[in-house]
Amino acid sequence: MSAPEEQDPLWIDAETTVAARPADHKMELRLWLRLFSCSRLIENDIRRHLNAEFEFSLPRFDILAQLDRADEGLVLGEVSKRLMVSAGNITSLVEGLVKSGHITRTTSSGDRRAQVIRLTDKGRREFRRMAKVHSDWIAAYFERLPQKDIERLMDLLATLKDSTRQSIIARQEP
Amino acid sequence: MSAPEEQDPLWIDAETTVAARPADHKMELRLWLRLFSCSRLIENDIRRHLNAEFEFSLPRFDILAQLDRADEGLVLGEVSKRLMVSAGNITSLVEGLVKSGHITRTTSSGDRRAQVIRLTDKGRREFRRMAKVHSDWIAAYFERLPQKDIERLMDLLATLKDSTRQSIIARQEP
DNA sequence: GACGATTACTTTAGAATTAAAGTATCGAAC
DNA sequence: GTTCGATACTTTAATTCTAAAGTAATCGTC
Repeated sequence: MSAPEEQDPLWIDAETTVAARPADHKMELRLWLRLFSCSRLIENDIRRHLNAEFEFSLPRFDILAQLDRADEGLVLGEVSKRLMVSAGNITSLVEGLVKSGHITRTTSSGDRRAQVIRLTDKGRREFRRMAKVHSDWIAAYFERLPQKDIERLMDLLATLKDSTRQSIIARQEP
Repeated sequence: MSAPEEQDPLWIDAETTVAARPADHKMELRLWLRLFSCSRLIENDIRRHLNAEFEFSLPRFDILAQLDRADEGLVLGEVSKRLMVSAGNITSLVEGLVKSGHITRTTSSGDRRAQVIRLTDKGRREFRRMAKVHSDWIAAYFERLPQKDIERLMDLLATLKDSTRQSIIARQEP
């Protein structure tokens, strides 16, 4: 048995359907939808596997991942910025991770407003166990892209990120 | 007054911080995080503007966008697939859009399980009003990319999407 | 050292999201 | 035409997420 060939509009999604549309910034719109659908496709798959194989949620994993790279821990605001989610969201996720014993949380010595979080031994151990498999999943998504394309994508996305940021900043200033 | 230059780790985020990590599939991981952060950056900005300028939520806008391209309406399952969100989520969003008069919802004549949704006149009018500005925002994100880069990105992301789908399908089969 | 503005976080209320279980209909095989 | 599996959607429970308002600490300036 192989792929579901009988499934009628196989792999038709938001990105695909705009193709024939006669519009203004048609190309840019298509590019955005394609970018978004790639991202969503991968994100959903990671979420599914993380849940299925480790009973761990993606947002919780993401916080551990940030902390694994930060030896001195991170203040909540940093986590919020890096993951690009709202500050209020971080508060409750952190609460959960403290309760489950994956991280510790202490008030910063220099600034009593700031809360520093760090991985516990358990947190680091469990994160690394998950990260090992996680990184294999990721590699698989890109498996069929030649190394040259990967590098080219890296460059182009870096440029896009800069361009986007500039355009966001520019709009905020009159 | 210009951009916040004193802000210390300006534009440090999840994607940036993995750069120096000595790891397995380092390149692929970086690429995924870069892709994700581009997508997130744009998505968040669109959401912000849609809320601020039209008091309309992004998921609601996304459904209208699908319907604007589908003259005969769409069954809920199609919407769910195209937007890549769960079926249960669509149910309540559709409920809200019917209540606010943007769409209609009828049982499919051929299949009494299926629900077909369509734009109302009001829905189409309001969507198009928003879409006009929306498309300008999108164009601005890509403003600083040469046309050639845009085309290259389109190609590479198409390849990536295929590669990802194949890898997802492949894992589901023994 | 006392404002006032800013920053770091929390709280609140509500929307969006998912997974999983449930309901109804369809279609195909018998 | 009955039955059984698949399909289309809904419901439920829980998590994630946001915007906006609130609290407390810090910083700069006078």
